[in-house]
Amino acid sequence: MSATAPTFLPLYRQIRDLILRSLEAGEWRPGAAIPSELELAARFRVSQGTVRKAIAELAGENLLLRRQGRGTFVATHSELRQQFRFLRIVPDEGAPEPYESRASECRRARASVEAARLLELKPGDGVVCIRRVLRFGGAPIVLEEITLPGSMFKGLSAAKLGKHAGSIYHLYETEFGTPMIRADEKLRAAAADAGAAQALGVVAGTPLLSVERVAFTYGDRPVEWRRGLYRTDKHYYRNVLT
Amino acid sequence: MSATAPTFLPLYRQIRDLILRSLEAGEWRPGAAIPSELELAARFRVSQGTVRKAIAELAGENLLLRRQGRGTFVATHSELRQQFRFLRIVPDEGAPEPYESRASECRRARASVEAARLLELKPGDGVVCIRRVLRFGGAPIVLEEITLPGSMFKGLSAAKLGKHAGSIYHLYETEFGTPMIRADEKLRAAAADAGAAQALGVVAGTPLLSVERVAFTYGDRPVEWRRGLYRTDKHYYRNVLT
DNA sequence: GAGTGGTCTAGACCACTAG
DNA sequence: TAGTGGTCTAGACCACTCC
Repeated sequence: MSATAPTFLPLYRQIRDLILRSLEAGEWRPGAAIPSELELAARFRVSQGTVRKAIAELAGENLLLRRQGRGTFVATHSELRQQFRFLRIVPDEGAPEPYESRASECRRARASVEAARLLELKPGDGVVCIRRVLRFGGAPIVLEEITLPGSMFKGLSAAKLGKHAGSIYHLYETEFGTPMIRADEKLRAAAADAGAAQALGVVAGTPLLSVERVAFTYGDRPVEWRRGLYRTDKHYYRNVLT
Repeated sequence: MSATAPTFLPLYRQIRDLILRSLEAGEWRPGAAIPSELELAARFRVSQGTVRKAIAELAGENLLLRRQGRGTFVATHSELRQQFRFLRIVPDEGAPEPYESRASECRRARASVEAARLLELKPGDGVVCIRRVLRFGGAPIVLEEITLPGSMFKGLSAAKLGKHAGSIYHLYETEFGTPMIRADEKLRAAAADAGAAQALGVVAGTPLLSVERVAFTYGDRPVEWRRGLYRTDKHYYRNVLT
């Protein structure tokens, strides 16, 4: 009952993989333009149409961004429009608001068995643990604990987190060369414990939305494990099913 | 600050819209094959490539399903693979399991102000209200209240719900000619009230995942409003961010 | 005006399915 | 073997951005 191996790999998919390899290798940085379609066609000795189809796939996976008349760009978390790509919380009333992040903790630790399993590390490997609160309109709405492989995030500190503007994924990609491209989330309801209640300004036992996430970089390599607790009395988690 | 009108509508998009209109009109039923690309190209007097691009868009929106060597088919909720397209609950351990639906109630009522707003009806218009429980492995996991426009679901009854095999969306499309193609969900955490606690076998106050959904048919017309309460002690709501 | 991505066509050939 | 969708090419032209 093994999965059938692909008996045929179209040319455009091979080109796609070559471009992907260049992205992984950092040949073009996030936000930068990649060569034009005609240049890539010449480089790979294929027609422009084949390159177009390869790029279209990568754009569909949000790894590239096409802009007519300007070029094709490596996806980045630096733009405001990307701010809420991975953060699906929305206020009941009004438009999505900018948030403010306050990291209360950023320490080195040893990977738990669970962290090791999810991040494909060995138990005991070094990790970075971040604890932070996201505030919307001044109010604490999200409490998060983030776990990262220590080896990939060597210089990460509370100071660096505080100094950095924009989303933490922007920090990952600019300071540590690790763009996040996909994430799996598990959502549950949970009662606030004493710590969460205090951080979010609710009474203990209040139902909170628990969002557990593993985020991946190129090659489906897991890089970040986080657990968020969301207040959902004035906000909700938006999802679109298609 | 109005949205800029599309100054240019590509041919393939016009063809897309024509095919969409045929789908809306029911020219081809869910599950049935649409004409081949060459036939459509002849009908619309465009090249096969243009039809291909139109179909590719509709397939990307999950309105059509392409199968090499066989043809292109109208999307349907009748297939098992589609069972969990709109139901994102997954057990902590093991593979997704089939579920059993028990409707405890199916009655006619007048639309509340909120139901009218969400379903684009007038307050007081006739609606159908369904209350049901979904069981996984015999255990009640999801409690749902579903509201539908009465005018579109004239013969719907508890008996019909009970007789029908498969998902309720399959019922909508086969018995009432209304395929569901998209849904917006709002997720929150909520404490179980007495009724929910009894239905799901938990103590009152237990945190439950609240899933409020509006589902749409062709033309972004809202057709279904539902609120689900999910037990998440042994299951979770799965989401993929890309 | 030069350069980019976007559209459209026509045709050849390939891979897959079914009878 | 016939018919379907899938791939690949080459070329012409369009729409958009920037200088």
